[in-house]
Amino acid sequence: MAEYHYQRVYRELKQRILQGDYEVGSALPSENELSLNYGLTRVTVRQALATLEREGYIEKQHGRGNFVKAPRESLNLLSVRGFSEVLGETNHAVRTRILSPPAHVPWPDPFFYELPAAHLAKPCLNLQRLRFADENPVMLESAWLPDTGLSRLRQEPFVDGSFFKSLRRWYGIEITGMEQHLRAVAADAPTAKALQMRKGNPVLFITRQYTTSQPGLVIYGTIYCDTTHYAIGS
Amino acid sequence: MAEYHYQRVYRELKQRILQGDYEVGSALPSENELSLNYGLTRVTVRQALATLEREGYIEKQHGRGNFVKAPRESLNLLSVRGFSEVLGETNHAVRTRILSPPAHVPWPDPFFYELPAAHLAKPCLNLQRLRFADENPVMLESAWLPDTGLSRLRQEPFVDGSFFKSLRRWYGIEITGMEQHLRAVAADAPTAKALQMRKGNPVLFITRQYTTSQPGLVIYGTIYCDTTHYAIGS
DNA sequence: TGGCCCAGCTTGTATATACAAGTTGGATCG
DNA sequence: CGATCCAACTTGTATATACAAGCTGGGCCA
Repeated sequence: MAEYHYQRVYRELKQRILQGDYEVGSALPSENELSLNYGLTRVTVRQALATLEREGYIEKQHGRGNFVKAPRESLNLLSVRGFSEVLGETNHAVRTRILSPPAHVPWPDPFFYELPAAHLAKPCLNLQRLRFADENPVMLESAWLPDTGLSRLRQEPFVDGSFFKSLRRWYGIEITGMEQHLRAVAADAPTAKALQMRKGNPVLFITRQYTTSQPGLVIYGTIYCDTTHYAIGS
Repeated sequence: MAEYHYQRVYRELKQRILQGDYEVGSALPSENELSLNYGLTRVTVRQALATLEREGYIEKQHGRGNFVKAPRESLNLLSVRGFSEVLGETNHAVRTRILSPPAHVPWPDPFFYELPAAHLAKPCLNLQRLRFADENPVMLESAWLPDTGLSRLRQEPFVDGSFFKSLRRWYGIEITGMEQHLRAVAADAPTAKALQMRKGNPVLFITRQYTTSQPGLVIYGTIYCDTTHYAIGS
């Protein structure tokens, strides 16, 4: 689990950007300077910078430099990263309430994705959580996954309160990919109640399918999102 | 405007994937084979593959290979790419109706983004289009931009019907970045009418801000999207 | 003054190479 | 037979280097 050079450069630059050591709009040290300072080649430094650009921390400008971008105000949850990771970098106070702790339930039928037969043969692990930003309920999140022997999920609280982090720490399972579909729908009664809104009000409905490093383990998720006060950015 | 090597590899691989020469789920030739075939180094080939991965055409698997992913069914419009580009790769029949051709209007007040004073000094160019998939209206798209001397936009039909392509062809203006915010809202009367739905029904509302290669030119856009029959993927 | 050009900076593309890390299937050994 | 190991493949990280392409500011010239 040793950190690669480019990951270290990425982490340190990102930290300094978030701390404000590099001001918004200003240029980072040039790639040549960075490679000299870190004792790495420019190619390696550029790998770190490419990641920072993908994640929206900097903007690369050919012939000019790499510039620090303004931080996002909205909740960026369209990336693969989880809820806690994303909001940890914003100024919003975050809280999670577990509505249904991980437990076995029958596989929902109909399901919003086509289920491989191999999944139906295993018990279905389900959980439901409500996410708050600044004490307002904003996201109602559910997950379903085939229980391939993940008993600790039902027995212990999550590592740092993070579902994905627990999977990684306890079972070495990494998220390798994600697909999602977005819809605007009218809130049904239970959703409206959880999000403290009126039934029928428009909510953003996201269905997701995560692929993992464990063959055969696919995680399905849905999110109902109240976008009245917090838009979703990307 | 010569094509770079990695762009050629990207274009050719993408074409063969879309044509079905490489089947879904199968592995591409290994990076070593590709570099031999193209007479390029592995580093260059990997640049093309990284782009294909970002755009969701392939999935890289360490130690195994690069695998063709299944094409998306939904409309993927969360990327920077324009409407026509995105839907051109799906199986949906696409049509565009221009509701308001490009013309000068007063800057809307209030505007959904904070407007720099420099923009208000220039006339505001506005256009509105309705997008159809399979003959169903699915997106109501508007754009606002400061007219920095872009008179051909008001005088000629777009190149290939594409707004962005016209900007590139006529003025050499490239899109360098995009930020967007998503909300679920209730359709107001004109929106509902255009999308042939009932007023108050939930629609996906996207606000966008494009940055361009021309300093001072920022393009603002909104999209109302009926997700009843076509989800938005990413 | 005003316009042009160019040196010197920046990032972008590309080569050639080496080794690390993950996967797989077959050979080997108990 | 079954488990283990390993060679040969895959992709990932990293070095060192070169030149192309884009940008900027200062100096030169008309």
